[in-house]
Amino acid sequence: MSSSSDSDAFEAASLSARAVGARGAPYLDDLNPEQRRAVETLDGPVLMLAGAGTGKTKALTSRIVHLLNTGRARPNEILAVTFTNKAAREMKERVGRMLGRDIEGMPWLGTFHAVCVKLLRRHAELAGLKSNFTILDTDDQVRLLRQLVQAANIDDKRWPPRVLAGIIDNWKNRAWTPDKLPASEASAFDGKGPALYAQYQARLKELNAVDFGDLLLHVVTIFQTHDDVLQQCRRWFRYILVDEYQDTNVAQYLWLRLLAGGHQNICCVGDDDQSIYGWRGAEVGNILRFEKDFPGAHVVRLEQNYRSTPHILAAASGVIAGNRGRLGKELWTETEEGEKVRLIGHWDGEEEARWIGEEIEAMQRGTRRQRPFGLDEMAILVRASHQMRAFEDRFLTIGLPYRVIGGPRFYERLEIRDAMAYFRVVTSPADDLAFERIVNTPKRGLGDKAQQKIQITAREHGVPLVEGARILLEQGGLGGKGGAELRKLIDGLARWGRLLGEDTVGHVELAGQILDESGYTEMWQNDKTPEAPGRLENLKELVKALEQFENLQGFLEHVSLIMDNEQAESGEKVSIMTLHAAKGLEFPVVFLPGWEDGLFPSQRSMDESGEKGLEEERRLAYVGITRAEEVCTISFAGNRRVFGQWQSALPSRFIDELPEAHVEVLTPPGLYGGGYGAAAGGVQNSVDARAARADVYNSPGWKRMQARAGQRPLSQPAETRNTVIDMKAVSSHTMGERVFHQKFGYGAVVGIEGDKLEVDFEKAGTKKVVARFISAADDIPF
DNA sequence: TAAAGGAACCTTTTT
DNA sequence: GGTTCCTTTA
Repeated sequence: MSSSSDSDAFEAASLSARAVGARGAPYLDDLNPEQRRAVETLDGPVLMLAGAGTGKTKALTSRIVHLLNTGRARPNEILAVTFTNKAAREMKERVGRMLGRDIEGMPWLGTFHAVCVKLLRRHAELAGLKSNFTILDTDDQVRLLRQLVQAANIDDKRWPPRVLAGIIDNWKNRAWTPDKLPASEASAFDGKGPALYAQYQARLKELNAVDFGDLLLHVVTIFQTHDDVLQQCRRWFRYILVDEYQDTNVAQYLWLRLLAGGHQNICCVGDDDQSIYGWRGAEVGNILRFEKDFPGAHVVRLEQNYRSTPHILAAASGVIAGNRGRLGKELWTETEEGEKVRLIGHWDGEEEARWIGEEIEAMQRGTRRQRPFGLDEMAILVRASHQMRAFEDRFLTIGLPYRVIGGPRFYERLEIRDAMAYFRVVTSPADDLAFERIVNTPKRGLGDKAQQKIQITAREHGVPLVEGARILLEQGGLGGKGGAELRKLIDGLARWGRLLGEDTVGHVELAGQILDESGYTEMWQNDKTPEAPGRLENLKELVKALEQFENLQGFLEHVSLIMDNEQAESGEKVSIMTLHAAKGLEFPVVFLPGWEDGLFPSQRSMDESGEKGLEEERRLAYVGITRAEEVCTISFAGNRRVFGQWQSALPSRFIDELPEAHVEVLTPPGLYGGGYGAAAGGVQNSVDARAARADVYNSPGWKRMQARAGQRPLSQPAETRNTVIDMKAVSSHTMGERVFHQKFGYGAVVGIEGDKLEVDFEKAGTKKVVARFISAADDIPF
């Protein structure tokens, strides 16, 4: 973009010029005809069906710029919602770049949740809240539910609060408030679900708190019950843009329909083939139904792919073609042919990691067929996060720099959550959940009994826990060391609260003070475990992060919404992430390991959602393949360690669905792994397995048929396989067998239930024990 | 009440 | 194999 046109755009937007039109708008010339249509169709509903890599973000941002440029809308009149903070940030940056300036003036560009928080703060009282409500994360949510479950005398072993949290989440995704729960849900959670849900909502109100689902649901309810608010919002948001529309759930869908109800200026972008969030309530139906929901909608299909080579595209299309009920798109590209998708099988997960490590190093140097690639041009995309460890282990040993994206998040770490709880109690003393978390951290000699006393006192007086604790101390109800420590804590909280109000101490300093004076910092300084130094580092980082905020409250809100790691880690590194996390990203080189039935497609997904689940898994495969620009390598392993146990698996059924013409089957170059575990058949295996690998592809479905016939799936030598299984096999015990247990000593097996044994011990009596902890009596060396 | 050890659970995917 | 929760023990 030339500098003169930049300033044109700037002028146009900032002076809110009436009709600059398309003149002097180079961003329009940059678009292909379909993209251009999507950008220029400003009135009425528009559905932009954008396949992978077709320039969807470009079209979306151009549309925003166009709205501003033509004077159709001012920055604050555009509502643009995304699902992730990353997407929102990227859009902001791109719009800013196109306009040639910051877009401070787009307050309504953000995630669904962030936008809803803003709206809800404004109208909190309509939802029975105060505008300074706190946002609970999953952890708080579960703890609160645990209290309710226990209070209702329900066995929280059989009915875990975590499960209830999931159920309630689901209800909220469907926009079911307690009074709108359909009868079909009455039996949920042992029939107590609906009642507990109502109690939970009531308790949240008492705590002046909301959970994630509430953010949307409260706003939807307000819209439905207060027409004036709805009308006002419709006037505010003259144009609505929605990213990743295929991922919207019912609540979000209602929210959008309500807002677009007047002017119908809504533009939804999405790709039904990339709908991968069904498990958290996304409804592909929303996008499939768009034309019915918004009559007269313009539908634009973006089908020219600018990302991947034809082979990669064809492979992806081949897989996704197995799904039914698609809107249907035909992706095409003008890029040069490139390499076929590469397929390779391995003996086990470790060998797979080893091979990929070596392959990455080779590609870094460059090969006969390919240019050299930088490490940050390469990514490994896995189905489930536990697969990452094999790669981390391997890369650490060979010293290959990597970065895990979407791993354990900064704000979810123990020490960070503790520190945050301190801040929360100081800023809102009614936050009982936060108080419970810190009352005995560090150890203050306030165990269960002392905490119960506080609870009882608080309940008697109908006050929050902090206040209850204060009263308890006044009454002299808690003496000794615990009492003194509690006094110190309560006094401290009062003091910090005053400092917060007085504004004499900066909030950054205050935060440091809270952590030091409460003894929290000291606790970690005295901790001898290896993690302690890291945790102290994190605390420092946390306090530093505060500098970017006006005050503690602002910071707390930021954290509750931005749960992702934003560290812009620099340096050349290979990326490792889940397929879900990879959506929206692209890499020249992509590795897709772990394509085995049960792992991918995930068994659980298929068990729980059947054909629907399988289709979502297939879309996940499609997302994975289409992340690759130049080289895409799919791999599977015949054996994998799961929970420390070896398990063998069959190659994924998706491998059979790859169109043969676009796939090249690799054979590993000779003998790695030889010399390693040769006794377990290392060498022989790799020879044998190699033959099979080629075979795998020659006759799709072969392995599964073999397997169904009860034969070995992957051409491992039968003996080897049996050895592996036998060695690791657990429950090979027989009734009456004499066995030994580390703790209970000798006994006889009197019952067998799966992997659990009932053993009559000579000294300890009859007990049920997991077979893993049992060995045959004569195995014990003396 | 806190520390230590054992048993059971676990692995989808996340705003 | 790793984590968390629960029991036992000091």
